[in-house]
Amino acid sequence: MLTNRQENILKLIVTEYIKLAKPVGSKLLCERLNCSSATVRNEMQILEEMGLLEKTHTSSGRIPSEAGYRYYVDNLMELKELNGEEVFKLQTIFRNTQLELSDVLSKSLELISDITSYTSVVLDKKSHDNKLKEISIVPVSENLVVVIIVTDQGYVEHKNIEITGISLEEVRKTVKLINDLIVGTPIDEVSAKLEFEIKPIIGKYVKQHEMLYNAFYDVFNDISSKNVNVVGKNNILKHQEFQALDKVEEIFSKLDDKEMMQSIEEKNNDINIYIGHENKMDPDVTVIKTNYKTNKDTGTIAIIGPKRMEYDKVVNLLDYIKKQIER
Amino acid sequence: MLTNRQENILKLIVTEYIKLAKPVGSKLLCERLNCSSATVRNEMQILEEMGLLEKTHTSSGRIPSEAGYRYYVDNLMELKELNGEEVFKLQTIFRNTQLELSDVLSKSLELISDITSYTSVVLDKKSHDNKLKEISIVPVSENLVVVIIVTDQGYVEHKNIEITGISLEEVRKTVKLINDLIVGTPIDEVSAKLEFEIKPIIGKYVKQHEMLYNAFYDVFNDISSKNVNVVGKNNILKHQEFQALDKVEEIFSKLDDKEMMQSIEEKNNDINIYIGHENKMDPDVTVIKTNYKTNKDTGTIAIIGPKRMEYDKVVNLLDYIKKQIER
DNA sequence: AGATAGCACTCTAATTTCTTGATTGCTAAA
DNA sequence: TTTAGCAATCAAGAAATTAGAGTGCTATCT
Repeated sequence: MLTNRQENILKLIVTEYIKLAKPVGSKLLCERLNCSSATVRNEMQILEEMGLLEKTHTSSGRIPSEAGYRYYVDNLMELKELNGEEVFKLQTIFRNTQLELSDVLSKSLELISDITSYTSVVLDKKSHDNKLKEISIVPVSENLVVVIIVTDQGYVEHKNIEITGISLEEVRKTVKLINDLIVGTPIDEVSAKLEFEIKPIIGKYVKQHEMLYNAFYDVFNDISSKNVNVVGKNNILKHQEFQALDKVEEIFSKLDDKEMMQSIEEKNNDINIYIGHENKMDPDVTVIKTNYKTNKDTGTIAIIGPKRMEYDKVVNLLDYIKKQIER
Repeated sequence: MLTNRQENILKLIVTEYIKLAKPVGSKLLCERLNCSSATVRNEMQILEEMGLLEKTHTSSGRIPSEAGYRYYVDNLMELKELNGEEVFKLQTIFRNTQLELSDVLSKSLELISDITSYTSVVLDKKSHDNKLKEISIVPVSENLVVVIIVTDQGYVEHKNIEITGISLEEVRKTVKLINDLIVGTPIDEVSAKLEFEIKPIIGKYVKQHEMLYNAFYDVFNDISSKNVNVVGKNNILKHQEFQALDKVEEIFSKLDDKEMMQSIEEKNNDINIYIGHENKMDPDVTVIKTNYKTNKDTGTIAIIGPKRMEYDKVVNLLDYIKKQIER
């Protein structure tokens, strides 16, 4: 258990280090607290033994360890009010009824990336509550048709299929079959239905049914897949912890890795903070994320920055955005 | 006019510098040519006076100036055969008939970015020869309809429009009107037709016609706009000329700037090389680009790298890709 | 007249040394 | 329990040193 003074010291070290990016020494601290530098040093030593602080070298000031950040975030952090100008800018995005949800999300996260100089990620999975509304085809030439599917929430996906060896009539039949049998099915379940209900039937009367089946399978697959949008990637370059080019490259390639990014999906509805090794992405970053859920959509929004991150601000912003989009 | 020996020296300096990234001195050169280092030095001095070579400091070896690269590219460069493995990998992409052109392009440029460690860009403008094939709507809920347009080349664009204050019937009428009046029109000309032929008519019998008109205008605008795809951005980090983080940031932000990237569009059918200040993007890069034209599509593919670029290889690859996609 | 050898000169880059100042840990006194 | 004081540590920067690569110039050679 930490004494009051120890908590004050830890809190000051975390906030000062976040602000100035330099190890915090006893001199600075004893100005803020009413005690001598020696006292502070003794306390710091105790905090270091507890694993909450670290030194960069024997005679340096202290920086927070991951456990130190964790203690700060869990017990000491105060959430301040959002800055009025920032709220205003965000409001103008949310008030714009012209925009689709995905645009609102990417625009607001762009803004947040600008404000904070961190990187943000939106991960949305459209299938959630979507049901197949309609599937239609448009023949555009001799052997090319466009297949278009629309969900009951207004999402659209399309694919061009080449129909060499298949008559347009056969395609139409298949589309009619799908429309008759599986319209109304949740997108997540369409693949299964397609395989077990449609495939056997079209197999009977369409010669090259494999090709046709695959095309439909693909387009349904596309719409139910997760969509990743990474915003403000270049902000990585702004932080002194990422000055080494190979570190930058490592993080960039992770940010570009769709699989990796999809794995940040968050089920939990709170604002969740994963500091350093607590996240799977990179031990040198902190990921703050939350799940959102609207009537149309569900997904995850995340902010990625150095461990030396403005936790209070980011938590606030994320919370604000989450609440705004959930209505 | 350069003597034979001068040309040999220039060529060696360019190729060696491209290979080793270090200023080339007289010692190395006199091993390759049969003459003493003093002779080489005299020649280098002449080449420097002509503006083809530069020094990084008074007693350094020489590096090519922009004019030096230009002379090399115009007069000295030899195009070697493509590496068999590379051709093979490219062929597997081109042979895959399942892929759409845009996928073929992005996949092959991904491969090229991997091979060369440069950054590639595809800029395609779908409208080129596309004509409006069909416009359709799918009502998905009380006051939301999805508008879908398809071109005769199989491109699809869609938009959700909210129809508060407009009846579904009115929307249908408008769609029918468009289908009757402007199907078959080249996409580039649709906007004009929409404004001068459709707008006046719907203005008469649809109350909130502005909203409707804008929605259609947007979706046509989207499909006729240029599409930019930047591949292998992280490769920028691999070159020693881009070690300074602020330089990296500058280039990254240019690569992210859609306007900037759209401006690299190339009309010319040759392989065009823009070295340093010759391109508008950044004085420290070279852009090699060409226009491509298929029966469906037209666009530009470009490779961006440091001025110290493997010109011969890139020109070859680009030429190969251009020829492949043009059939 | 063009090519070459030789030499003094220049400059980078790497290594070393020195200095400064911030900060610590420890001890003894308050 | 707190504080004052002091020796020890270390980073970071400045200055000095060295080694090596390369140049320009000049006198000589073919």
